[in-house]
Amino acid sequence: MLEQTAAQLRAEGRRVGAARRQVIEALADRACAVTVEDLAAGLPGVHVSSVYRTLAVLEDLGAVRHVHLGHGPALWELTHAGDGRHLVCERCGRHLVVPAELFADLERRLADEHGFVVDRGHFALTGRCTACHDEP
Amino acid sequence: MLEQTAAQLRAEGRRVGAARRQVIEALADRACAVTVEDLAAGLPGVHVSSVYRTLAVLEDLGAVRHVHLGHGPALWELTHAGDGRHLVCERCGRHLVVPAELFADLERRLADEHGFVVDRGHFALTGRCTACHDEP
DNA sequence: ATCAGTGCAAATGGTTTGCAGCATC
DNA sequence: GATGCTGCAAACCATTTGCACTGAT
Repeated sequence: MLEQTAAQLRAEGRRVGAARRQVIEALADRACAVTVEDLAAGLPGVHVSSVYRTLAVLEDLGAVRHVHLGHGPALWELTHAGDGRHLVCERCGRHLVVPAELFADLERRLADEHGFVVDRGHFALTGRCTACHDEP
Repeated sequence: MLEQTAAQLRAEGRRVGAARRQVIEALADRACAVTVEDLAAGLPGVHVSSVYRTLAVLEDLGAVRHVHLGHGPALWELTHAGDGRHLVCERCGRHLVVPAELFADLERRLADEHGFVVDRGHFALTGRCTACHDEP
């Protein structure tokens, strides 16, 4: 994963320094989507701004994508980490991922009837999870 | 609209000052969703922070809701302004509203299969509009 | 030896908050 | 006249940027 991504970067004339390498490795380790803060916290010596810059480059490459939750920081994940869509509980903050297949009909209709092509997964739905459903 | 909302506020023991009144009137005027900045710009003498505070109160009341676009400021609208869902073009920023009916199946399945109740309209889908579909 | 990548500090943009005075109830 | 609303300034959080320096190519 590191080598593959690093090769891709070099092929574009980019270089792979210490921070960049560590960010890529850390992302590959984490199974689920993470915030920049989480990522940086696990990488002492790597500055937050380097994390942001690395993620931007990787996103350009298509290796990574980010998801906006309603409030708070964005979540980042490897694109090949699956194609799930994100749900966030607005009460407890719990974050769950559901199969993209659920969205297929909607996306088809938006394209057919409104000419709008959804950017896959670049958003999260907010709402209430099972546990918080009846809470105030 | 003003009177009705003002009455609701007073019934809760709240008061209706100059800023609050103007924000309510301005919202009723604007047909579509607006940013706080837009709202405040149309109300000289009303401070942005008062706009935020008023919107928070009105949202509590259920009179108003806000939508997060991926990047940039949130959009605010009257809840009875319709029940459309928001789409934003990530290239040109165009903002369109489509019938909530399109989302009905998805929302039912999320509830049935995942116990997740979507907060109606509290998010926007990002993607490409017709005009920007083939642009870089 | 070049020039992209990095850390740091400072700027940014959207939103929130503490406080003192004003005005609604 | 009590207390909730308001304007202002300052704080805040996530993110971006300018710059000098370091290190990968």
